[in-house]
Amino acid sequence: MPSEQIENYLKNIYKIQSVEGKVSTSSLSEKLQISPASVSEMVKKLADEGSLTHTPYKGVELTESGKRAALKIVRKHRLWEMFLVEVLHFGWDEIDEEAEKLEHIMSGKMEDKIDEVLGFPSVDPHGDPIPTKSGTVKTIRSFALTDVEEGSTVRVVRVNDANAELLQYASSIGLSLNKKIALKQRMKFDNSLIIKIGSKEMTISATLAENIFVESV
Amino acid sequence: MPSEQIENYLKNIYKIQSVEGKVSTSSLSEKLQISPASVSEMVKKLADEGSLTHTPYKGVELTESGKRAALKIVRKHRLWEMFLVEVLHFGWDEIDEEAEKLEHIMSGKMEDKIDEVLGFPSVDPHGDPIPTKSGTVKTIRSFALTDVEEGSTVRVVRVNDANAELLQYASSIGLSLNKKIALKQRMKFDNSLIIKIGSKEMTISATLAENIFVESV
DNA sequence: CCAAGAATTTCGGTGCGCCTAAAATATAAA
DNA sequence: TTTATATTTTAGGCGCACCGAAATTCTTGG
Ligand SMILES: [Mn+2]
Ligand SMILES: [Mn+2]
Ligand SMILES: [Mn+2]
Ligand SMILES: [Mn+2]
Repeated sequence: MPSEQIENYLKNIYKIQSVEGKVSTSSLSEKLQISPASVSEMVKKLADEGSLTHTPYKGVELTESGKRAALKIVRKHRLWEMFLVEVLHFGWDEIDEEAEKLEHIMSGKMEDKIDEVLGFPSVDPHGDPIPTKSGTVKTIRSFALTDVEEGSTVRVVRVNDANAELLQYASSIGLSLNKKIALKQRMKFDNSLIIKIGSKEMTISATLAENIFVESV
Repeated sequence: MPSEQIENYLKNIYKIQSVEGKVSTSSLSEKLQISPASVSEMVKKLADEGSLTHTPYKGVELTESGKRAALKIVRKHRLWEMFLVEVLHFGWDEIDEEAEKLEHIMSGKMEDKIDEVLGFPSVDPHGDPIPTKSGTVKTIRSFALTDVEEGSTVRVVRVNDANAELLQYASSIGLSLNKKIALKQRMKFDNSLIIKIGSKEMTISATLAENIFVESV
């Protein structure tokens, strides 16, 4: 059984790998808030244990077994997030820190029970896919709200969960998962967007829109 | 914020104190499955930090602040146990290990949410009282099933949760919290009891009966 | 009362994961 | 191509909580 910290390393390597392709010591250090020196040490250890391959001074890549381990944690994290929202009625902006701890405490039995109580969900409260028990992840096809054409209507399928304040603000203006958004106008000078959710019209910044992912409808 | 291990020490000191009065290094060592040498070290540290008083070679006693900290963990443990049974449908014999981990991961907000979802329970699945947030514990008046008089009927209010196999067996014979038990006969030669639960009559050993606590009805 | 024997504490040492400072390597500007 | 700067690794060390072995202190039967 990997230690809590090793699980955090693997999960975050996986996440960086997914979005940036290459995983450097500094990017991991940044994400984990741990000094580059310590990360470098841990990376060597994980390479010895066979969870990843490390090309010194170059970067890191998960092995199959490392990836499996990472996906287990991602699954647990997202199941817990779902649980916190659905069963304990937390807001989607309040759950990350709690799930960050809980993900390391989940026996197989617990995982199954929670999965069942939730009705075997396929995405977490932010729209991120929950890997299956066997370790497959559905990729959700979507594009950023910034790329939507004027006049079209879309549905929110995912919101970047990296920033709690953003999430909090988004829900405060009625912007949540599965909501329909009509794009009225894009302002040329700052790329802000005038949108309509339900009957309410509002303006949102380009930065916010970059973090909202939608599908056509 | 005390470390996970410190929380375990404080909780177990509290529990030993409750049942045996005096808390020795060896009793703690036994309960925590940690060598006497290590326990002795930790005890010194806890004394320095003001959570307990330590008379070397004699024993240990929680200070007010230590007791408060201990009760917080007891509360969390029992709330989690309740939660595992009521919401996730675990059996009362499967929850201790999970709760042992979860008790250390519970923000104030989480504690409140769970308490609320459960309807502010006053006892855990084994009938042990859940300390209030302010740190008071209701003592439940009860006596062991071994002390019941022949012919009388009693209600189960608590079962010793120290042994999972006992709990598993108890529920397998229909013996659970709040069940009514009629004591038919006590066998002189081994103190075993012939009891009736609902319409089913059965014999239980004195050892089992010692772990079942009841009130008159 | 005293000497085993039992319980407890002290001592020296370990593994884990962290850190800062220094050394090594890579990269990019001149 | 060189050299300066940025990135990464190595070296040396720390705190926490653990251990076994040795030393200390308590207890108790003779
Ligand atoms: Mn985590
Ligand atoms: Mn999420
Ligand atoms: Mn615990
Ligand atoms: Mn219990």
